[in-house]
Amino acid sequence: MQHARTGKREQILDVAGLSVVEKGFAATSIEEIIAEVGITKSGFFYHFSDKNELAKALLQRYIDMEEAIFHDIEARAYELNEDPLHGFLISLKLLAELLEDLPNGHPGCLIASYCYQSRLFSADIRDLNARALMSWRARFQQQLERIAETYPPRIEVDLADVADMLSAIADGGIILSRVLHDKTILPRQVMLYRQFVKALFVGT
Amino acid sequence: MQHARTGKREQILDVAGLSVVEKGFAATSIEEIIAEVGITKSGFFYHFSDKNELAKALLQRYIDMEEAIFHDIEARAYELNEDPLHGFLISLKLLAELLEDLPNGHPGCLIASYCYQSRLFSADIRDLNARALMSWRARFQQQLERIAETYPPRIEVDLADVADMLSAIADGGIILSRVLHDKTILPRQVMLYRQFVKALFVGT
DNA sequence: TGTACATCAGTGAACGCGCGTTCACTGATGTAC
DNA sequence: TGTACATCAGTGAACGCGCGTTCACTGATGTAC
Repeated sequence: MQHARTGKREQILDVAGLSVVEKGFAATSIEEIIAEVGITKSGFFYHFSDKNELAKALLQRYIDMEEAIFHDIEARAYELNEDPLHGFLISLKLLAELLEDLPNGHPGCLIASYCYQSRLFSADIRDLNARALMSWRARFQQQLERIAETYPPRIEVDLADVADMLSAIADGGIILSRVLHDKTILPRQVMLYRQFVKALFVGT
Repeated sequence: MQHARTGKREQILDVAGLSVVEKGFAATSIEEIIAEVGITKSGFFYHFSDKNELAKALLQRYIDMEEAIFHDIEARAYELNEDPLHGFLISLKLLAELLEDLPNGHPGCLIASYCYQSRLFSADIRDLNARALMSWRARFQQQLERIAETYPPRIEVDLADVADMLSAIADGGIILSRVLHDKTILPRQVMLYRQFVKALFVGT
C-alpha cells in the first residue's frame, strides 16, 4: 500500500478528494473509497459519522491547504521587498510557477466542485465555501489597496472586483486547463492577470 | 403545469438542466425528473435510450444556446460599427447587460459542471465539452486579431490567452456569483475584462 | 370516404444491484492505582 | 510490577430504499390506397 505510514483517516480524505473533483460528491461512493484505502465500511464510519461529515472535512482541509500555500507565497514574496506592488507581482509569479510545476496540472478546485453540487450539502458547508471565497477577496483587496496608496490606479476600477478577478481567473483557468487537457493554460492566465495588475498601476 | 404547451422531451431537458447545475449529474435522478415533468419512467426512456443520452442532449442544447446568444450579441454589436475594437467592446457591454438582467443570476455553466464530473461521462461527451471551449477561444481570438491590426497591443500578450481569459472570467465569475449569492459579480467581472481589453489596445 | 396499417408518445410492473447507515462486537494499546 | 478498566481503531453482518434499465403492452394520430 502506498500510504502505509499515514493514518487511515488521512488516506480516506486523499482518495475521496481526488474522486470528488473527477466524478462529483454524489458519485463518490463510500464503497469505492474503502476499497482503495483497504478498510471496511464500519472503519469508514468510525472516522466520519456520515457522508456529510466527510464532505465537511474534505472542504475544511482544502481551505486550510490553500490558506497555507498563499501564506507561504506571500511570506516569500514580501520577504526582501517592502514595495507592495512588486511584492504582489512576485506573489503572482510564484503562484504561476507553483501551478506550472504541478505534474498533472491542478487537481481541481473543491470550492468550484461544491458550487455545482450545492443542493447536496448542508447550510454549514455552503457557508464554509462562501467564507473561503470572501477571505481570499479580503486578502487580495488589502494588498491592492496598499499598492494603490503608492501607485494611484491608471484606470478607474473597484479594487474588490480586481481582487475577485484573481479568484475567477484561477477557478476558470482550472476548468479550461482540465477540459482542454492543457495544464499550461492556468499558469498563463495567472501571468496574464499579473500583466493586467501591472498595467493598472504603472500604465502600459 | 407551467410548461403545458411544450413537448415532454423539452420539459425533461429543462428540469434536468436546472437540477444538474445545482446537484450534479449523478444526483439528478430520473425518478425526480419524471415526477416534476409529470410522466412515467418508461416515458423518459422513450425519449432517451439511457441516462448518458440525456447528458449528451443536455450539453448539446446548452452549447447551441450559448452559440446563438453570442451570435446575436455580435450581430448587434458590429451592426452599425465597422471598427473591430469598438465592436468588441460593445459586445462585452451587451454581454454584461444580458447577465445583469437575468433575474436569478446565471443558472450555471454546464461545461464547468461537466468538467467536475468528467469521469461520469463517455469520451464523446468530454470531446463535445472541449470542442465548445475551443470554438469560443477561436471566436474571441479572431476578433482580437482583427483589433490588433488597427490597434497594436500596448502590452506583449498572446491573444489566445486573452481570448481564453474571457471564458475563464465567465466560468469563474459564475462560481463567485453563486457561492457568494451576489449576482452582480459576474457582470462586473465582464466589465472589468472589458477595461483590460481597452487598456491593452489603447493604453491607460 | 372507408379501411388497414404504421408510427408516436407514452403506460405499468418487475428486476437486481449498490448505496448509506446501524448495531453488536473485538483486539491492541494506554492509563490509574 | 500487576491488575482493572478505558479508549482507539477498527470488523462483520444485516437493513431497506432508491436507482437505472427492461419488457410487453396501449391508445391516439397519421398515411396509403
